[in-house]
Order: sequence, then structure tokens, then C-alpha cells
Amino acid sequence: MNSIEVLNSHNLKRTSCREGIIDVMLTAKEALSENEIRDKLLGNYDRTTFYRSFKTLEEHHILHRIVVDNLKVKYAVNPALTGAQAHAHFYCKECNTVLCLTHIPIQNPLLPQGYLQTETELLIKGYCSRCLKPNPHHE
Amino acid sequence: MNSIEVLNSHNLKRTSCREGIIDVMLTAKEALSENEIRDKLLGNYDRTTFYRSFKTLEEHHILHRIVVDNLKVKYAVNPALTGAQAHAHFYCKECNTVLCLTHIPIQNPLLPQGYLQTETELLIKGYCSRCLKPNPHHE
DNA sequence: GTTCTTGCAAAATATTTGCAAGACG
DNA sequence: CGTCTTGCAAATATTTTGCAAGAAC
Repeated sequence: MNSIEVLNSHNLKRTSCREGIIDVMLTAKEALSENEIRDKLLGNYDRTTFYRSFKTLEEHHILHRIVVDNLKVKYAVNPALTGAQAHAHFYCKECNTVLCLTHIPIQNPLLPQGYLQTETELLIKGYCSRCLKPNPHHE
Repeated sequence: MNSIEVLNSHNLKRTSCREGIIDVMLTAKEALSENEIRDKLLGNYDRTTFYRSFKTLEEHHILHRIVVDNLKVKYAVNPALTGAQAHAHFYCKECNTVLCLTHIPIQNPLLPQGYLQTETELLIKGYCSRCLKPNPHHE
């Protein structure tokens, strides 16, 4: 799967900004912030364009957004896009990395009578193994 | 339990802003945003004072913060303060209400080897029973 | 060529910081 | 009275909107 297929299958125009974002995210091993994505892109895009691109890609369920604390936003490819299940995310408070814990399915909690569940977000915070090591070679 | 006891037990100065916030939150049936709390307070406080008060109360584990989306922040009393367990939250996409689901304990997921978990946030999004009713008398 | 997207400017919103005045204990 | 908190101003950061120029199809 590549960015062109993704955009075509959603009837979205193939613009270099969208292609770039999707390409970066398809190969990313962790969730990335707007700035982290920008650094990995070749072209230079206005921030407004980024916001609008993310919005479009989210609305088409191509990317999903993980909000760590207020103002710490990261993106990852929607698990459905790669056949994965909804999953938990891990946030390392030391290196600010967000990892998709694809092996941890999300529990289906019992809601009060008459409530309808549409999405579930499970965010686990703590410290990753790299940062817990005696001499982490990690910023 | 009242706001004075809470502040004293944490060696925090009793200021009217802090007392007001805690009083409001102790009687709140749902998580409240900064604006919702301000509307329920008698006095008028600068926004900076609110931010600093929330920060202090969070640091002392008196309140906890629920981030729905980026830019949608709500507060609730720390469950430990009332003897409750860590729990899930429900966000209604129609009326923007955040409910503490105190009866839904948070699962303890298996993290990868070497990872340390310190906090877990489980946010369920959907529609509450009031908003799903045929003629909701709810804004 | 029509429609959608981009970039720029500007507005709107959210958050943080410095500092002097004031309140707490 | 020494320390912490407040309010104001201003800086910083984030997000949204309008609009004309440009790209996609």
C-alpha cells in the first residue's frame, strides 16, 4: 500500500503534501507530531496546509490523532488501514514518544443503560525501556 | 470533606479561588471545563489565576484533568480523594459532557518488556442516554 | 474549465511568564 | 514580616478563517 492508492481509494486529490504525510506515516514506527512529520518531508508546507491536510486525512479515517496532554498531538495511521485492531497507546514521559501497542486490544467496557459507544481511547503513560536503561542513548 | 480540609491537608494556602474551585468540584456530578467552573464561582478571577490554580491542584493530586480532544480540557476531583478507584471517562459528542464512570475500573494492560506504567487514561466517546432520547431537553 | 487545495495574512483561542501589589499564615 | 498568590500586561503557541492564486482532474 502506498500514498497514491490510499488517496485514490478515498477520492481525494493527490497533492504532494498529502502524499508526503501518508508516505511518512506508513513507514513510521511510532506516532509523530506535526513537527516530526514536517522534518521528515521533502517539501516545505505552510502550517495551515498541514492542519487542513490532517483534518482531511482524519475525516477519511486515514490517520488518527492521539492527544497526550493538552497541546501534545501526535498522528498515526488508522489501524483499520493496515488491518489492525483498535489498540492502546503508550506515552513515554521522558522521551515524549508515542507507541501504538497493537498487541493490546481495547477492553469493551460496560456503559450505563442507554449509552452508545462509538470510540475508545486508551492511553498508558510511563517510561519506555530505552529511557529506563542506565545510560539511555535517547534524547 | 470540604475545601478547607483539602487545602490544609496539602499545606496549601487557603485562597478564595482555590476554595471555590474545590467546592464546585466536590459537588459536581460531572467533569467541568475552566469556563463551566468559572460560571459556578461567585468571585471573578483572572484566567492566569485559574491556570495556576489548576496546575497546583493537579500537582497535589486534588484534581485530575481529562483531555477530550486537543483544546477540550475538563477537570474532576481525583478519585483517590474520595476513596474511588482509577476509572474510565465517558465523553458525549452531542452535549460535550464528561462523566466519570466510577464503576468501570481500568484494565491493567500488558506492556512490552522493560516498560514502566505510571498512569492510564481510558476515554470512551459516544452519545449519552439523554442525547439519544427522541426529544432531548438537553442543549 | 471547474473544483479543490495551497499559501499568506489575520483573527481567534489557549497557555506561559515577569513583575509589582496584595493576601496568607 | 516573609512567603506565596493574584492580576495585569505581554509574549508565546495553537488553531481557524477569508481570499486570491495555483494545482488536480
